[in-house]
Amino acid sequence: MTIRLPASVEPVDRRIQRTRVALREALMALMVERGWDAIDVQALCERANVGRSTFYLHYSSKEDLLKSNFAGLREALVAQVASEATQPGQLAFLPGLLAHVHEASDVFRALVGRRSGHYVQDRFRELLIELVKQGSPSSASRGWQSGAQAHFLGGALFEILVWWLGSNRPQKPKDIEVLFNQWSRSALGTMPV
Amino acid sequence: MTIRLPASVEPVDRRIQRTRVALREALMALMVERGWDAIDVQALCERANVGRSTFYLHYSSKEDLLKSNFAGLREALVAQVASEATQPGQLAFLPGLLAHVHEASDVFRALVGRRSGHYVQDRFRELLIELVKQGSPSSASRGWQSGAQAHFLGGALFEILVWWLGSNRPQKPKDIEVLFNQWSRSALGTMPV
DNA sequence: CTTGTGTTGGACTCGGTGTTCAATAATCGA
DNA sequence: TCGATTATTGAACACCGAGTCCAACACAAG
Repeated sequence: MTIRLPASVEPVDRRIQRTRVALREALMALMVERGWDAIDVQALCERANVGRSTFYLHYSSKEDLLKSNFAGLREALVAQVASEATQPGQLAFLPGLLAHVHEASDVFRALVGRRSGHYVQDRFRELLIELVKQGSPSSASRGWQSGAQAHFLGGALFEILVWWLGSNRPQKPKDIEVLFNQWSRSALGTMPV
Repeated sequence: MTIRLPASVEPVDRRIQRTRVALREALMALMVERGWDAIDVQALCERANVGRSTFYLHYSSKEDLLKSNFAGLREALVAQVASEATQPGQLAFLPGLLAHVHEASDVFRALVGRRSGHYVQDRFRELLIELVKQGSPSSASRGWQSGAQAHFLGGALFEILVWWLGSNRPQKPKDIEVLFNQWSRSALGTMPV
């Protein structure tokens, strides 16, 4: 269940490593500063101090760069979530997720914040919906309603997170958790069929 | 209840009118066919049979074209919503909104569907959150929680709508309405302070 | 050191943007 | 109907960023 890294064949040329790390860090920095949309390959390379042709030797686009660097994160989140003990009336992964987001709020603000691009946002929203779908207790039985339910809760959760990250008010993760659990009670509880 | 057009100062050159409707219709058609992102000014003009220089005489970008054409729609929706009688435990504008979306599902699919661009989606999501904020009965009193509440419900509603539009299953507006009202009960009801 | 491989910058094509302008065509008002 | 006004047009242009290519170079590893 450990994360699949590019297999054990790890001995990569140090220059490659340096280039990739530099590009990843440049990406993070620029996302925080400008937001996803305003980043172009030019700026990425300047910031990373890497030749533009070098960039294209490693990635085919900035989307590719992002995907490569966060493919692992997704699986890590899913795994962490799957390992949580499932509670009756609430989403089990919520505390872990909120803590994670809270710790790395800079990163998440850059990833899914208001100024971020739809590409990243969509992937994150899909992730949340997927998590809800497999984390929700009552999702197994009913038909199309379970899909709608996952979207309802996933959409609500996503929007709450974005709002939280965008708000400068210092709500604690626990505040958000309590609120979300309250509000999602009727969407999670046993439903009148 | 009629839509507010640019006031009584209407005497516009017919050529202008023809150009603008041609561009609007081209925009709609292309959004349905390709989705927002894949549209460029070139294609817009070809489809509308309008010179490219003419386009820039009217709009500064495709975003501008969209904004101009849907500024009215927004206000129409808000007005329609405001006029609805406010019910106790549910969002008053929901039936009207759902009916509207259902009728013009082609348009809405193009506007906010999965293949649409974040620019359009964001504006629509903002609109929903705004509607919830001013349509929610219990939003006046509490502090930051009312903001969070609007985002919770707006996000949920947006995601449900997108899911609905993307699903080929023929749920009736009433189905969605019932479901949403059920699920949003605990987020709308009087809250334990 | 020598060899292999990664990096570099510059030049290049391609495509889309937004502007300008003079010629042309349509509209409006009388 | 006719003349003045105003919109449209297409071509030409500069600009910018994407993505490719290549020969010179630099560095890592054995």
